Amino acid sequence: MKCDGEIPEATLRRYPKYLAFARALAEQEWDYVTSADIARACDVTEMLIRKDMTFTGVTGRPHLGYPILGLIAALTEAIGWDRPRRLVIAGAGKVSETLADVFPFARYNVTPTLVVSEDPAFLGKEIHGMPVVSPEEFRRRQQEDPVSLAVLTTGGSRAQHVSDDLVEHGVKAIWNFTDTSLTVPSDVVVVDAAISSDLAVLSRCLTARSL
Amino acid sequence: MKCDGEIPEATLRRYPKYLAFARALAEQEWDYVTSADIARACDVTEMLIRKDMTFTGVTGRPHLGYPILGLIAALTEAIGWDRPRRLVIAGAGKVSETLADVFPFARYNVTPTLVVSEDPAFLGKEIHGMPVVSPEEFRRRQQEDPVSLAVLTTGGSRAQHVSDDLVEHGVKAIWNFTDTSLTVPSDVVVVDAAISSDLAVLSRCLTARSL
DNA sequence: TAGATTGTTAATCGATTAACAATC
DNA sequence: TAGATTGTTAATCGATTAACAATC
Repeated sequence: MKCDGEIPEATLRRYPKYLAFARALAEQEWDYVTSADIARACDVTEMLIRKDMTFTGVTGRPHLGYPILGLIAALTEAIGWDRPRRLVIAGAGKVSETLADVFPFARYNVTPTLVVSEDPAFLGKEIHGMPVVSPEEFRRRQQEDPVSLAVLTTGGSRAQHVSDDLVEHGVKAIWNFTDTSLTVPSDVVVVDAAISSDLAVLSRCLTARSL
Repeated sequence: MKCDGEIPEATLRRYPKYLAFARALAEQEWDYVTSADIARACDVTEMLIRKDMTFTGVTGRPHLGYPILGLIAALTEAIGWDRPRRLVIAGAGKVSETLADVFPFARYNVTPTLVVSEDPAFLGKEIHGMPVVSPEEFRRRQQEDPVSLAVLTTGGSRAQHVSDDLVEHGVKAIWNFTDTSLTVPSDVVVVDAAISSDLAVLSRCLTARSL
């Protein structure tokens, strides 16, 4: 799915950084922040900050900058983090556990509720307070009260199969931590964590500098 | 550092996907693959495949496509994964451990050799066969035989401090898994894992579709 | 040979930057 | 008021797509 919210994806991807900075300032009880300050903290140009802000509807004041609380509200809403969401974790391995343990889901209004696993060894156990359930149990719960967001953390070989299963049971957005490219219907979004791309950029830079 | 290897970053970030697909075909002992096939598997246009390939120097054959082994070699070299590299992990928490456990570093010719931690509770222990050492011990080792690539997995509050330390001891490329924007000298590259940007894209898409 | 497929050049599109007018 | 800062419009830049020539 090419997900045409009117905000460019490049812009959207920068919002979490702006938001984190604004939140840090709010904690220090600042009232306003200028585009120049945000730019410095987030390592982009100040023109880009102002351009990006136009999509949120927040309006700054000459001389003062952007009102921090207004900024936080506007960014949070633009991203869609104003409404609470539940999340299903598919796969009961280390990645699931670490994600549930260290990723600050609460900060983004996201609540992981369930781990789905095909491995009988995990069934009935808990991961960070979440029950680990079978695909059948997952189907049952989805019929009652569907969750639309899932993280996929299985091994690459089962990724497509598990993804099909999630989609069949009503999941509409998949965060893919596997190294497999998923094929999904056009009304489902997949975002790849793509961490090997990060490593590619680093390796290339080092190589370019003969390191 | 704006790292001007002559390959556009957007292109470079797609290479790992192409490479994974080519490796899968090589295992099935295929000899050639067309741009149309790669495009389908990696979910991009076939024109883009051919454009991207021009930067690797690999040359395809009309009627047949690209020779798979040549493609793998060319992509591997373009990314810089042909030369072996060592990696230091800064931070001894769950993220480090999971990364060391599940990320297929060997596939990219990268060997994690060491965990650096300021937490005395971890010193002298091992994580996945790697010794956990103090910053002082790290400094000593860097003087002898420097490693240029590091992963940063500490908590956000210590991130800048630990990053300064890495840079001071000769690290030239940092893969930043914290949610803090790092400030580094211009000869050091930082790549942010930026997983909250992924979540922003998913949240926005769901919101745009009222889910 | 004809046809499939690559590789290259030009056109389009989108995102960033620059210039400057508006505003408090 | 003057000056700092936003917001908007135009220019630039880079990446993707389209068109088509080259090749086996």
